[in-house]
Amino acid sequence: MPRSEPIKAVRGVRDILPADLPRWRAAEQAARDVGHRFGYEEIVTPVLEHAELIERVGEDTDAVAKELYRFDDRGGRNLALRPEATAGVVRAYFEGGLNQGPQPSRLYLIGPMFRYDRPQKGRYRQFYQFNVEAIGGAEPALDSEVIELADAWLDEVGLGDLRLELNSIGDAKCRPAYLERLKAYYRPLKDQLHGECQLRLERNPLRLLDCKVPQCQPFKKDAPRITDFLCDECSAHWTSVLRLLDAASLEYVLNPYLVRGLDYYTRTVFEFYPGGASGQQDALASGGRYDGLAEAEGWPATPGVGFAGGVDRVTELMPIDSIPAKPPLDVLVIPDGDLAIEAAEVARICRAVGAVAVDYAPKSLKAKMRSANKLGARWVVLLTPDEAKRRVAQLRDMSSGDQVELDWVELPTRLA
RNA sequence: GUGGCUAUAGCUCAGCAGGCAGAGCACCAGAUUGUGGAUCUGGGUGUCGCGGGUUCAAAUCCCGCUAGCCACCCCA
Repeated sequence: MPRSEPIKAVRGVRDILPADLPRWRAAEQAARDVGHRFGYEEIVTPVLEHAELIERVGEDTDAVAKELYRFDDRGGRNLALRPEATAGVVRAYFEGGLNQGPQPSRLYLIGPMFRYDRPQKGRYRQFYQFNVEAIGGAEPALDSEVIELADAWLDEVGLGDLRLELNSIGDAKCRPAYLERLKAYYRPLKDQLHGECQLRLERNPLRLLDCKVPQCQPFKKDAPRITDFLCDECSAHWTSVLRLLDAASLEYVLNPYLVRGLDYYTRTVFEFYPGGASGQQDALASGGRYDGLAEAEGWPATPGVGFAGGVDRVTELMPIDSIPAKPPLDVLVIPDGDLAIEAAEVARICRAVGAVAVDYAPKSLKAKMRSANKLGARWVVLLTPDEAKRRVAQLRDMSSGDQVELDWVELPTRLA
C-alpha cells in the first residue's frame, strides 16, 4: 500500500513526445537537406569527451567555467558531457584523418549538448544543436558560406524573418594592441562599472563590450571599435566577407559589441535572431571563425569556421504549416474475445501492406471502436471467435462505415 | 549563481478570514439484447510536491527542501 514518489525526469531535461516529433524531425531533415546541398557530410561524435579537451578550449566561458557536466568515470578518467560540438568535431577531424583528405573538410553534426544552467524557456540542460564546421580553410568565402548555410536552414524551416548580426574580432596579430586600447579607455571608468565588468577589464576586456548591465551601457558608445584597428590581413578578410554576403543578398547589421570571449576565436563572429524579437537571449544560431582552436587542443594549427544552431529554439518558433502531418495508423485489428493469437496473425498478414496495430485490451467492442477512431485508423479489422475459426474477418472502412466479410488472405489486396 | 510566481484526481484547474477534498476534460460502463464520431446517464481513496512548525483542528498560516514556469546572468 505505501507508495513511493514517482521518479521524474532529471531537472532541465525533457522528453520529445510523439506529438512533438514531426516538427522535430522536420527541423532535422531541413538541416540534413541544407547541409547536403552545400556539400557538407554528416559526422557523429561522442557526447562524452575528456574534460580537459573542453576545459582547455573554454576556460573563461560560462559554459565551461560554471555549467560543465563533469565527473570521474569508474576508471578514474575525468570526463565531461559536451557543452558544444566544435571542440569534439575538431578533435575527430584530426583523429579520423580528415585533415589528410581534401580541404576544407565540410562537416555537420546534429546531437545533444549539455549545460548545467538554470532551465528556462528555450534553454535546457540537455539541448540539441545543428552544428556546421568547415575545417582546414581560411578563405573568407567559407565564412560567408556557413552564414549562408545557417540562413538557408532557418529559411527552410519557415523562419525567413531574421536578423543577422556581424562583427570581426581580429586575430592574434592585431587584437592584443586593440585590447590595450580598450583597457586604456575603460581604466578611468573602472569604478563606474559593475562588479563583474571590473574583473573583466583586465582578464577578458572584450567581454566588456557585450555586457548588458544598465550601469555599464553609457561607456560603450565611445569605446574604440575593433573593426577600426584590424591588421591588414584581418581587414582584407573582413571586407571580403562583407562583399560576399552582399553578393549573396544576405542582409546583416554590423554589431561592434558582438564578441567571443575566447582567444582562439578569430575574425568573423555572427549571430542569428528571430526578426520580430528585441530580446538578447533568443539567439537561434551563432558562430564564427576559430583559427586558433586546433592549436589550443594540441593539434597542428588549422583554420576553421562554423556555427551552432539551436534545434529546440527553432522547433518552438516553426510555423505550423512547415510541419508535416503525422502518419496515420492504417489498420487497427479488433479481436472480440480471447483471440490474441488469431488477431496477431491477422495483423501479421496485414503488415505486408501497411501500419497495423492490435487492440488486445479486455474492454467492450464499443470502446475499441472509439480507440480506432481516435487513432485515426483508416480501416478496422473485426474478429469474432466464430470468424476466427473460419479464418475470415470483417473489414470496415472507417470513413464510409462500409463493412465486408473477407478471408484473411484477401486482406492485403483489399487494403493496398 | 540571483530573483518572482507556482505545486490539489491521469490532464487543466477551483477550493485558502484554518472546520468532512471539488469541477471540467480524459478514461471505463450503460442507454443501443457485442460496431467509432453526436447526445444523455452512471462511475472519484487523491500521501492536497516532500519534511518540519503553529493550532483543539492545516490543502489553507509559518520555515526549510525539491520540482516547474518566467526573468536576470549567459548562451543554442
